[in-house]
Amino acid sequence: MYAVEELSKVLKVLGDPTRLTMLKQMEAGEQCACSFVDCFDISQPAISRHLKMLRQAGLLLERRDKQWIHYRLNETSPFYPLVTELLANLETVEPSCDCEPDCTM
Amino acid sequence: MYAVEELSKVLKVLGDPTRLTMLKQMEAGEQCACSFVDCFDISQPAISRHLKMLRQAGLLLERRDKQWIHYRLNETSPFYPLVTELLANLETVEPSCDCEPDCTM
DNA sequence: AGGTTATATAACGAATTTGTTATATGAAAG
DNA sequence: CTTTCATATAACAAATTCGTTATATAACCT
Repeated sequence: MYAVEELSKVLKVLGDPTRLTMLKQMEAGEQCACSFVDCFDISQPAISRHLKMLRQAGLLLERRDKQWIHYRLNETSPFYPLVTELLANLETVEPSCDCEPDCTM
Repeated sequence: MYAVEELSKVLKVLGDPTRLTMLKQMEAGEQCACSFVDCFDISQPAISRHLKMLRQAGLLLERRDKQWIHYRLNETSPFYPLVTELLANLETVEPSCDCEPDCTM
């Protein structure tokens, strides 16, 4: 059972098309931050802030590998079941620009 | 399957503690707008605007009975299954002020 | 008609969001 | 050690949100 304040905070974070698309891409597995920068038509700092919001909501975990940071869904979040169900009911997003499933570097 | 733009819009509307609490109260059945005014510590116009946002997102239906307007969850909304599941996982809110389950008038 | 009650809209301000550009940090590579 | 690449933070502007008070509308009651 979720408390109103907590659930509404998470839903607010989820209620943005960019962040929702990011999560959808992480549904398939880990994503390098740089791949998001390639995928979206917004600046790198904007991507960075979206990721920060998802992290602060406890929805993401990060793994540093050399200079790259890989993000993945936090399966231990109390909201993980909610997130996965939402993503399962979310259409796959067609990326407008060329973007790799993960940075190959 | 939901499209990203549509789902994110609905989640954004859901991502507010007042609106989430309103929906939770409507889980039990129809609610008169005036009962929300009694339940929350915000002004009547603020309540009215929250209801409008929920209505515009297609989540509510209204029924006019004399001077009162009763709101209920829109079971025909494509997002109804999502809403009901969220509400089922949402703790019942303890109303701070005296508020009836529905206006008895 | 005139008053009361329920709800909606308008106008406004403070706070938040979301983007931008510029700059900082951290690790890798020459 | 300087440059380069990946990411984060700071500072700022435009748009949106969410509250307020004042006013409008709609229905009901004498």
